[in-house]
Amino acid sequence: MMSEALRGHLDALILAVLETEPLHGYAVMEALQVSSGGALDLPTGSLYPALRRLDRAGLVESEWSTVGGRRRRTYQLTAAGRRALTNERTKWRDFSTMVEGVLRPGSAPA
Amino acid sequence: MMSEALRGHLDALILAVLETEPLHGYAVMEALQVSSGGALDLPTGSLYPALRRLDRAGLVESEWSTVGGRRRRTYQLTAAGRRALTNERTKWRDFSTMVEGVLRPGSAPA
DNA sequence: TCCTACATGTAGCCAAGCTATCTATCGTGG
DNA sequence: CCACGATAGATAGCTTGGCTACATGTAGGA
Repeated sequence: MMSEALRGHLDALILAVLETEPLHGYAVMEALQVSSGGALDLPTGSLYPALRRLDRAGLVESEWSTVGGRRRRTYQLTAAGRRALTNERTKWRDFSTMVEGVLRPGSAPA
Repeated sequence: MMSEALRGHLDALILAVLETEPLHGYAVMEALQVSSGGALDLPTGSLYPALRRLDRAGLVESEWSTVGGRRRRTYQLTAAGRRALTNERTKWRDFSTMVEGVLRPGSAPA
């Protein structure tokens, strides 16, 4: 849907929903759906690789558990993850300001 | 710099600077630098392929000329290009609203 | 029994922005 | 005179990361 646009911003979104509490993958998916007002319907083929990427980068850490017979891998932010989130928020603000400025109509010449 | 973040948004930015007047490639580059407040320093390896893409998509059309011994290819928006720009603006607004909503801190639970 | 929701994961595709490189003109400074 | 920076255009090939499609398995309801 907004596939191409998401590039480079997904990590920030995932970190953001993990900020308030640890969540397992599927719950991250649902949290993103809710907090995006239904706009973000992330396929599992995007979500799970992204989580592993964040894991490898040391921004989240995971722990396995079994709830109701189903295996869950629960992720929580590391200290580095929280720092990264702060940084991502700043980068987003800069980026969106930049786009807004260019997209705004009427830098009209003579 | 903001390389990955730009993905999927560059076309909109280019269409935007072409809205007020036709420009040749190099001038598009400069216009983007100015209207982004210096934040966007697009390499030619990004710009020229993007312009050709927009051309193939029928969103701009080009015309060759020679000014001061230098060959210029000047691009201007087509009707479809203007429609696309309007559409891109809407899509950007939706996208940024979505990201803003997810990134905003404090969807805190109990 | 079958379908849906829950839950996790991978292989391989593809688009698009980037680096590096190339060509060529013009003006300026050493 | 020559080197260099700004102007002007272009392409080959790399890389990245989100997506499609697929695979696996449990639980619960129709």
